[in-house]
Amino acid sequence: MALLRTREAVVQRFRVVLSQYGLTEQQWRILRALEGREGLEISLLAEQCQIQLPSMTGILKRMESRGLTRRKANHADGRSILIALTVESKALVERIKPQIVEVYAEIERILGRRKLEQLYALLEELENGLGTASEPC
Amino acid sequence: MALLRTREAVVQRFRVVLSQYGLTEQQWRILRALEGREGLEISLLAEQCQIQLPSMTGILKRMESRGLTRRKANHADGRSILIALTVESKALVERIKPQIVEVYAEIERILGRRKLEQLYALLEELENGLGTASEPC
DNA sequence: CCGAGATAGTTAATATGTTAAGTAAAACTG
DNA sequence: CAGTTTTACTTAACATATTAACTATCTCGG
Repeated sequence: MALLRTREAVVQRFRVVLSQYGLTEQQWRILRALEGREGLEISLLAEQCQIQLPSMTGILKRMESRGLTRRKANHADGRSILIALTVESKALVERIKPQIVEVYAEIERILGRRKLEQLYALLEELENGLGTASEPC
Repeated sequence: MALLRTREAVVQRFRVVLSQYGLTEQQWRILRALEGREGLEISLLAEQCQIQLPSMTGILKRMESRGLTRRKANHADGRSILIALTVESKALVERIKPQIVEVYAEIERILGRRKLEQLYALLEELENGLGTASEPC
């Protein structure tokens, strides 16, 4: 519950920025993950953005219809598809990024750098502990 | 993202238990919040469970149809409705609780009590900082 | 080269999340 | 006390999450 509440509070800050551009947090995560790359497979994109594959299908469909992403064939593997930014979405990312950076800065102001790093470390430790333990199947 | 990933890892542990009983995490949060009380208003329930009111409508509808919760009129205020457990759901909570307690114990084993308390403190500090700051409307 | 099994994505069905708008009962105000 | 505002919920519309099943490729051992 503590994780849930805190994450909600954090995400809310991002949402007030992103909703001005009609973007959801998930869509923003995808844009950021694609930034600076020429094309990323959907499964890798999903993994980096912590979005499940079935959700990706719908999200990408909406993003493509808005011209935020485009598909490129992956000649090396006919199963997978490469997703990339468009000219417009590259510009959009550049426009939004400063405001997002400001939100991160606000978070760092609230906790201070040391506590923030401490928090990251604790979260990672817990995640790793849960990820490995008691799944010996 | 760190918050998201860690929360996902934690929730996953609860889900493997709850799904055996056909419960979602949200439904479990509601059951726990109602435990030991004679009736709670939907808005208070929503607040305690970190679930928005529109979601509550649907969740409660499903839970009621399964006999997990029941509605009682609030004679003090005709607008609100009191939600309470049923005989069956009280028994269900008792049956599930031990397994959930075990998950919490696992989390504490992973981090240790001190780090866990540290984590709680950091999360709360961040949440409070975000909750108050820069909303001077 | 072939067929079993592994991969990458999509589809489907159900449950929530998120915002905005609508409804009915209270509380407030002039 | 009528009119306005607030409060507690519900409805509606759209976006995701979750799990399982399905399709098209790929990989590999034989």
